[in-house]
Amino acid sequence: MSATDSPVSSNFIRHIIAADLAVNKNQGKVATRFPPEPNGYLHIGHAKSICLNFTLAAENNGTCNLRFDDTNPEKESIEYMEAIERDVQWLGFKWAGKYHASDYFEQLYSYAVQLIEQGDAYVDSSTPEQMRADRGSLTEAGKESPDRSRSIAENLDLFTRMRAGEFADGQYVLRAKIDMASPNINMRDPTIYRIRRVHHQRTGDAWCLYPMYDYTHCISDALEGITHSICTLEFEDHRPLYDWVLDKLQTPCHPQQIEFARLQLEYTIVSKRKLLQLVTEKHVSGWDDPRMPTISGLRRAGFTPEAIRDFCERIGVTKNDSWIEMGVLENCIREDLNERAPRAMAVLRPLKVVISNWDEAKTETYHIANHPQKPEFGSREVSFSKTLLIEQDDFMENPPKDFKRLVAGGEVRLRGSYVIKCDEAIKDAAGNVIELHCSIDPATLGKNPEGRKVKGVIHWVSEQHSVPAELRLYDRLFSHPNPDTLNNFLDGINPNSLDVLSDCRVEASLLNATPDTCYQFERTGYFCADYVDSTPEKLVFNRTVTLRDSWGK
RNA sequence: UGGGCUGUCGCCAAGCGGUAAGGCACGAGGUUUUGAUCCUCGCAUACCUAGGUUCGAAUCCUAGCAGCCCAGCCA
Repeated sequence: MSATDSPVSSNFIRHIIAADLAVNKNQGKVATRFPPEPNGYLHIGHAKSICLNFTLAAENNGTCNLRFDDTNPEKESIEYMEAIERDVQWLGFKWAGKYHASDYFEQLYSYAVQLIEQGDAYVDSSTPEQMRADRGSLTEAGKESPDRSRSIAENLDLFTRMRAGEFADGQYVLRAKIDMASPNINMRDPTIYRIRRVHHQRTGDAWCLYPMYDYTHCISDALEGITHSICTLEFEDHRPLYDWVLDKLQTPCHPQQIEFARLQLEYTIVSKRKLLQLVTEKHVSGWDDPRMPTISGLRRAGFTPEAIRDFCERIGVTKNDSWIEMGVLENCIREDLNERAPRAMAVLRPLKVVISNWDEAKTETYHIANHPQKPEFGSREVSFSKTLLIEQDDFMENPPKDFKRLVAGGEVRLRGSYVIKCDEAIKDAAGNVIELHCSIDPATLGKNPEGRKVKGVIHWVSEQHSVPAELRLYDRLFSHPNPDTLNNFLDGINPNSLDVLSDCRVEASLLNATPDTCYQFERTGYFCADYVDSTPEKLVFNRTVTLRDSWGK
């Protein structure tokens, strides 16, 4: 709904594709790919890329592949691959084909041999330190390695033996022979193969030689017939290398690399290294902690795929270095959930209310609408009895002037029920209000009282008809708008990012709540049953987002 | 200070030589048995700056200024 209904505005990539289609470039085909490295969980920044690639393809009757960029087995794992597939599917996308860079290892190797034969690559024995020194600086040209002039025959022999495992890790690398004086450092004879005896999650121990990203990515794109290879801005400087490799080789096609600005969201981080650190150091409960900006964290918090897709469409696609306010994401989920979430009543911090003019044994049951604007949502039964529970915050002894809830001697509407009047506040020895004695106006069920106006409406549950629940109130993980700018990003962590309320009472209809359904607990926020911890015996709800509150207390 | 890229409302963002879309935020009203939702209205004589070309410039030219990215055998 929200994802497909939101106005689609143009962006520079849509323009490029439209222009290409207009001149029948690539035979009018559009083929994209989403190329994650399986070294962590997908986050909201990936969602932007996923939505971009998949929708661009879909809009143009094209295809979008899922391709794992698994060229660095040291950091990658099957667990991450499975999580990535799950998250992409959950977001609502279907890939045309699922591939791995490792599927192309053999072809990549042949192409490398070809480069050597053409005199476009050489085996270098420089140490990493030496290579760094020889690379020059931003303002000075680099120095050529002595090995740069090695004969083709010798390069071929050495490269064959590198693959055969005759050398130690790091002893040799294969380098593209380009230009050590290039103003673009990526063109100063970049390494394209390194020796690394690491077990690969898919190819096992078949290889001790692994290709580098720059060399692998462009060829993988070409082999898959990708037309538009969309990536983030930091790869802009790599485009000449992308094109150089494909120009040197006879690949099936030469995709066009297009770069866009990665998502930057206030009060969060999306560095995989830092997200991993949050997990391993237990600052959060896991990759799917509801405070994590990961797709799985957002899902567990109660976000919907539609809201995330809507968000990705709203923030746009440009090359600008921009920061998105959290409010934009929050607005997307509120807007979606306002439409689809059934309403219910939950009391977070209960305060006992005894109705003095109500019989102990009497119970009344009402049908309350599940959605105020959508009758098709139906209704559920809510019981009323002598002892009720309301929110502690909804009663004040010394209220500010504009307080429109319950006060001593005042009246308030119980949502879906009677208007009650507070006759007396009972306190404990310390002076805390522990119970209220109230009386109902029997003439106010389903109609307004005569001769006076009752402004306030509060939520409530019947003590004996409600059930206990734990509510986890999540807030943003960081209190600093840009934790990355801190010396230690952990210093930006919000110490109050989680408030666990274990003595909440919710209406009995919530007993069969499942994580698939997000509820609006009226006047408090949107909540979703926790898929890990919630059971009928012990209900646990996660707060997705609060309701907008213009009272600003 | 080499190379690449970017500068339109508080935050995003359309615009592509014909006289500043839209969203979020914010402000003012209205409806409401959620201080929610919904509705109405308001919100850039102005497009980083300075010159220039033009009948006409955010859009073209020139010169500045500011910010981001790059020196992994990471992606």
